[in-house]
Amino acid sequence: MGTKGLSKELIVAEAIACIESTGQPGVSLHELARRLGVKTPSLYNHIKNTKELQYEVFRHAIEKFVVNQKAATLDKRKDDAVKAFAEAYHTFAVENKGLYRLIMSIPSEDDDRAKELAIPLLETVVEILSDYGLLEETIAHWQRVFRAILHGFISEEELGYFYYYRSIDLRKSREIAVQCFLDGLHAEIEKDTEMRLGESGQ
Amino acid sequence: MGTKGLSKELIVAEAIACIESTGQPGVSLHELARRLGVKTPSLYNHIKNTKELQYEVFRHAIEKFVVNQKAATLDKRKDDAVKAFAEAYHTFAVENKGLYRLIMSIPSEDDDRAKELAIPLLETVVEILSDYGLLEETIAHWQRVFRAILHGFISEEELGYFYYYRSIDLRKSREIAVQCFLDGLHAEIEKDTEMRLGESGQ
DNA sequence: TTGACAAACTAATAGTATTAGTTTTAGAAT
DNA sequence: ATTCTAAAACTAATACTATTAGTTTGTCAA
Repeated sequence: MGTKGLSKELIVAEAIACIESTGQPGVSLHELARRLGVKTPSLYNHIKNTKELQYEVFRHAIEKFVVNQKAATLDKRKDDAVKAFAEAYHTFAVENKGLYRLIMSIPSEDDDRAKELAIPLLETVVEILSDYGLLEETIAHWQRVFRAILHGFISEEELGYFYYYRSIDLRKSREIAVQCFLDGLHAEIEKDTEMRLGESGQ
Repeated sequence: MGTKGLSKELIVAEAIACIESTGQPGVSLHELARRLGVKTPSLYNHIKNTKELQYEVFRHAIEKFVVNQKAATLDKRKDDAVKAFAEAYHTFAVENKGLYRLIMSIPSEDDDRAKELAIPLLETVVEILSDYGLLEETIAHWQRVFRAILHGFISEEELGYFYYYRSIDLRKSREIAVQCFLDGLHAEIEKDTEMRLGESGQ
């Protein structure tokens, strides 16, 4: 047996540490091996390739993200939950830049496995929206809208596209966006209710 | 003089063609040289490095994007302009995947030059929102909200995060988002107007 | 104590970007 | 017409990436 006690878990842990400290969504195997005190090809005794490593780190990132979101919204309902979720989402993305960037870089085509892992990410939002008593389809739409707003904000922010009008408070922009979403959702609920009443009244 | 008549313009044009055909946000110099019938290092007689090449392609992408947006909204005002812009934005991103991905990958830190180029991207939105007669600051906020929604949508769509609930119409989700934005904007206008009346009445 | 297997290694390939230094050659000047 | 120059191509090399093949080493179990 080799003497350095390397393992998949150790490699993944080191990769996560690297990503967290650099804010980049990945690490090179060379750098990883250097940190672990082995030569690069030795890593291949424990991992299949960079894709598998990325998958493992991705799994960790998703889990951390979801746990964070659930904790932030556990004791909250409706608007309070939505607001808390938005806040937690933003904070996580800023504080875990590398992991968030990784989450937001799963390639669309390949990696059906990665897509599986991402499901809980949606479920958290769906659970919150379920409290409003909307139709399944309506929830699906508004969940998309909500997530698009949250990711769009982070994305434009990190990319520097909110760099313009620097003096204007970013947090306020975000709060406006979330309130805009909530107002739209409330209007939808009214429409939805009216429609149901109309249907039952026919 | 070398005989192949290579030039910066030719290289950039080929890079753009590559990016458009592959949908990737970049090309390798090797691939580029191969297509142009020269050896890789020859490219360095015309470009400084990949960063400069990327900058040039980025410039083209921004310009194409902006021209497209302006054309789509030229004869429209207020809500019509907003809706047309949203539609044009989405269509461009889907039809010019590679260029859009490039636009949405300028790194935040470096590349202040690239940031300069991106200004017209904001101006188009600001111009449209200016028609509503809002305060400068309010426009800045809502321009951020609008752009976040548009990019968020494209981004989640391309990433496959809207892959779930496949059966539910994506276009409708997008229309809901845009309408949600418009409703929020209209509410803001009312608030804004009330505030001004209140101020002048004091 | 020996033999097998896991885990490390070395050496090599192939793909990125990039630099240094050399050759070619078109076109201007003599 | 010949020669000179400078741009534009080249070759060769370095330094990164990931990855594979094949070899050695060391521990544990028979």
